[in-house]
Amino acid sequence: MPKLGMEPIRRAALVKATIAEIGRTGSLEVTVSQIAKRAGMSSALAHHYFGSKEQIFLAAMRHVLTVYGAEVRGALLMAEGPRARLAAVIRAGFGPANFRPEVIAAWLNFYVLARTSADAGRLLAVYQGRLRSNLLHDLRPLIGARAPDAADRIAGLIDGLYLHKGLCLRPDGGQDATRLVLHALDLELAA
Amino acid sequence: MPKLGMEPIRRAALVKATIAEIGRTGSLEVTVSQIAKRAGMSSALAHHYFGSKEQIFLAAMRHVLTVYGAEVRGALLMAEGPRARLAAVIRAGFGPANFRPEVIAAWLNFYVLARTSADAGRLLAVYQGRLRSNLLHDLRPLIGARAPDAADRIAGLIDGLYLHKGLCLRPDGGQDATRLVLHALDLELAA
DNA sequence: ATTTTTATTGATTGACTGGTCAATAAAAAA
DNA sequence: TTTTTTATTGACCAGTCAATCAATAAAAAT
Repeated sequence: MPKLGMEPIRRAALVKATIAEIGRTGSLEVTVSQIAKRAGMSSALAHHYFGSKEQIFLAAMRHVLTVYGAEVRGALLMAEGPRARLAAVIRAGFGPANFRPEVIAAWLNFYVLARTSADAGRLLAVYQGRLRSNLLHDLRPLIGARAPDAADRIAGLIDGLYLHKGLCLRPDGGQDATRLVLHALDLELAA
Repeated sequence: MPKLGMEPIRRAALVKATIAEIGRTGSLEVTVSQIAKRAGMSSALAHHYFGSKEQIFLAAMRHVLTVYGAEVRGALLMAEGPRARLAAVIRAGFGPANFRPEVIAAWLNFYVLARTSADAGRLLAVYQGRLRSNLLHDLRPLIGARAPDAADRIAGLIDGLYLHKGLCLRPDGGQDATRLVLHALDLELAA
């Protein structure tokens, strides 16, 4: 019954299942069999398409980063002026797509994976660099030389609140975090 | 050659070895054998004293939290006035004891463990509650009703920068983070 | 019609791991 | 001196898991 052109479908299903399984267990202690089962195929097929478990994880991480990146770009398009752009970046970080429990779990575990796997580390560095660069770009016209430190603080606050809200799975989550960071931005700009 | 009274010595050695091994591998994927070997004993003895791998991890987590708590209390003793006490809490969080690479790795992985193990979750909640309570206590006399939000931000910033500095293992680490958070505190107080 | 390519899985393997246990030895208690 | 308690380990067990592979089947190419 082999239909042709299954590869992209299978890969997407595996990526989705990987994130779901990480969310379910809350850790990277997920077996390829569990992932494959949720994706509706045998573990052998998962290995056939991805080669190894680490490659499956990396593909899932890339997917999360891609979604996040697209969300930021989309939000930036509709923002005029540095201040609005900064708010857009902040809002995107805590947007509903990134704040689903399973995506939070994935992020948290990718942080850990980044310490082990060089590929994961590079991927995470891309995210961190892009976030900081986005913030810096729009902070500079507003506060000039104080921008670099402010960018570090805002970025750190985003990551820290994401971690915090992600751990004590409150339902409000993203909204409260967004409010707190936007206020922090006001403080930076008013100084 | 069994010398009596080995239990506390062995337990301490295992806790120390656990943190070291987590630091070495950068993850919780550490075998009891590896820990026991580093602590200079057989894995059977590690099981004899701790019963299970999870109990070993929890003991290590308790140790990290105890050291951190002692450091905060010590710093608070020498601080006069709310402002100085806040600075002391911030400095303690990024103190050299908490900023050794292996301790950072332990913290990061305990965050993950907290999502799986109820005991670990409780332990982490204790830390988070204590940090927030410390901040709140000394922020209130300075900024009154704005204190709760400010405490959330400072706490989030501490966690976020700890995460960030912990990942891109820069040597300066703690000092830069301390400076950034102290500046954030100034912004909160000046608002 | 035959060959090749793609899709798919059950069975298997080889390595690893947490945990148990019997056995050993020395100190302490009786 | 005998017994009990504490310390300690090598061997072992039962289970898990990533990865491989041979086998099967259908579509595509020849």
